[in-house]
Amino acid sequence: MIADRRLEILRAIVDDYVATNEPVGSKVLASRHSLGISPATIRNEMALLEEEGLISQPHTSAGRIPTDLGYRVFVDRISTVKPLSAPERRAIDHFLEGAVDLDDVVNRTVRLLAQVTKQVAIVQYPSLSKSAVRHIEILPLTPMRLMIVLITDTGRVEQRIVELANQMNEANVAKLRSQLNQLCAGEKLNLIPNTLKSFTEKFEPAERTNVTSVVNVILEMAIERSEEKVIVSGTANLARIPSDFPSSFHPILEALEEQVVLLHLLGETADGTKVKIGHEQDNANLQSTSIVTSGYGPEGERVANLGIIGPTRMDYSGSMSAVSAVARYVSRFLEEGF
Amino acid sequence: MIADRRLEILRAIVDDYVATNEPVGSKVLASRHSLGISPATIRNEMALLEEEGLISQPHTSAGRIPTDLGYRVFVDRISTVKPLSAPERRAIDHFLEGAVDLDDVVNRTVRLLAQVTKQVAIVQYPSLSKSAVRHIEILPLTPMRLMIVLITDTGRVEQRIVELANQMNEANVAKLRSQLNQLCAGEKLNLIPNTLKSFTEKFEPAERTNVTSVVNVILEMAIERSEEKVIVSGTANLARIPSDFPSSFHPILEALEEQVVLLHLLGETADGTKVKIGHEQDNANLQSTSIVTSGYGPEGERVANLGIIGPTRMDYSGSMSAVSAVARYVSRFLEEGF
DNA sequence: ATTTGGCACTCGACCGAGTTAAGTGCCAAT
DNA sequence: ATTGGCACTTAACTCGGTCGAGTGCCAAAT
Repeated sequence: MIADRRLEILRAIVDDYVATNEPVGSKVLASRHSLGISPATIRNEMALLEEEGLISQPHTSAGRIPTDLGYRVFVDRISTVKPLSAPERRAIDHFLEGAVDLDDVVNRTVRLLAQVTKQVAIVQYPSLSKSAVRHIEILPLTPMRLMIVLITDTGRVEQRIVELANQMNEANVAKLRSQLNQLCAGEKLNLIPNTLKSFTEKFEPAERTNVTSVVNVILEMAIERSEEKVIVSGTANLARIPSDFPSSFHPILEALEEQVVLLHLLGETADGTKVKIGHEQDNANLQSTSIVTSGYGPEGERVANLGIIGPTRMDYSGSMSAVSAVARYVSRFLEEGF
Repeated sequence: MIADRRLEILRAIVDDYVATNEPVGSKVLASRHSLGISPATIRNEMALLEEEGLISQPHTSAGRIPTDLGYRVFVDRISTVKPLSAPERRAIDHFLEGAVDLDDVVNRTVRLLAQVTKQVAIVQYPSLSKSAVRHIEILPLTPMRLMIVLITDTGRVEQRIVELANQMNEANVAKLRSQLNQLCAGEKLNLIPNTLKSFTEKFEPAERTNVTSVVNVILEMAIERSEEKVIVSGTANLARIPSDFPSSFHPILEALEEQVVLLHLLGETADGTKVKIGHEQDNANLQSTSIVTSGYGPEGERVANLGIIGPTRMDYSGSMSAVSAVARYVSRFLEEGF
């Protein structure tokens, strides 16, 4: 079928361009890849591919490069899962051995991902709102000041300090702690507001002010801070090949420093590996980049995303394999608990 | 005195070069700064400055630029404390209002510093080893698994999970918790190993295995993890003026991703504001950069460092003022406790 | 004894013309 | 439908020449 041959040529163009970073012409295409076809024929097909908007010429006398749309077709219809190399696999299979806490897991993950893909890696902390309370701890620091620690079943720990209006003795603190834990333990974070709605009402007016302060802080931790946190590694990879981003990467670095942008970039949490190419993505600073993301987390409930960001001219097959392999591995690790 | 005039010329060269990023010649120097002196005289003086190694010419027919040594002399003998602009001052005076925890303080600080100086900012977390234990919390997660939380008086919280060899009931956990707190509360972290040296001996063999695991984890948190943590912001500023780093900043970005490098960069904690210029500093990747650092922390005991890193061609007066102002402000904030 | 104006000299930056090489599109032949 | 051939386009490279900023040095002026 003819369309097949055209796609085959597109694949060859993408492969070559990714490898060399130079517009690829009909001649070298015919010689490097052994499609049983002459340069002239390739030229005809290329004219058609260009009409379809899948490739373009930087200038008349140059070869062709894939457009964003071309990469899209490549990703959707052509690219195959590239098996990881042995050392990559080995690295992925061991990088979490001996991780001590959630921070450690996330940090190791982001570094591994950056190292394996040679791109900028982004990992979102397992979102608070989809996880459940494991324990609430209340520590009196001074008679007028408590520290509240919230521990979730994803291993995340948040602490906050609360100033009290009135003194509160050890016994009352202990009582409050056990009551709160009885109510909240095992509860999903996003249900906490509901759970605690009428909690303060049980207290005598004298105590109520303090209890209200404490409950408010807990609600704050459960809700407001559920805006998730993101960490980035491997920014140096952006500058590895300067020609990847001809027009300075100042804007890209800027975008990478904005939590909000990154969260938006990672997008909705979902199963499977997704790719956003160049202009498909609406942040103006990042239209020369592509993003490969994948959800991760315990089976069935993906609690967060991770991914990489690199030039549109990237090795999509390899990146996708790496991203999804890492996501799978981290998920398994989180499932087993640690 | 003649030396004075020569220094005045050096200052003019530095000022001009920092402002324009172009080698400065005798003519424009004479016209822009109104030193009552002719270009020819300036040329003579410049020849001497060059002999002393304070300035150099990129090529014969170009103007002069300061050498690292030139900047050093500028910083040590010429530069004056540049008062901060009104908006800068205002920003610094308010950026910590409403900070909720230590993470928040450090994050706000690093971002502010990057924004005010327009450089890459680096802030070290208040070092664990110089702070003291405020509370140790032990939470049973399952009968065979405990979570240990260490809270320090600098507001830092570390948690770790420990697997037990044998089951341990609530009562024993509570006993252990109170004993540990009695011993450790208020103790400096670096003294903890000493404090707990013979702690396990008091326990019967049956319990000792578990207690030993717990103590080991606490020691780990107190000692091994006292390698400090550092955060960075404003890397985008590196790429703001591409010509600042002609030979790609890949190596610089790489260096900035290494915790070890950053810690070494910040150097020994100490009072006062310090400057390291270009080659004065031994990391090969960073010899085109200068670093301005300052210690911070409660009065008398500086517990950590913060600073900025930028091209050797930077506004030293401004950067130094900003760094020390921020350090002062954070110190005051930490002193008051939160 | 400095300072200064003058002057010859150096050397990168810029400009324009010419050349090269890669690549294309089209057409006639297979 | 495919292919070889050919005329055409254009960025990249090379070159010689000019320009201008800047220098060093020297002799005159203060």
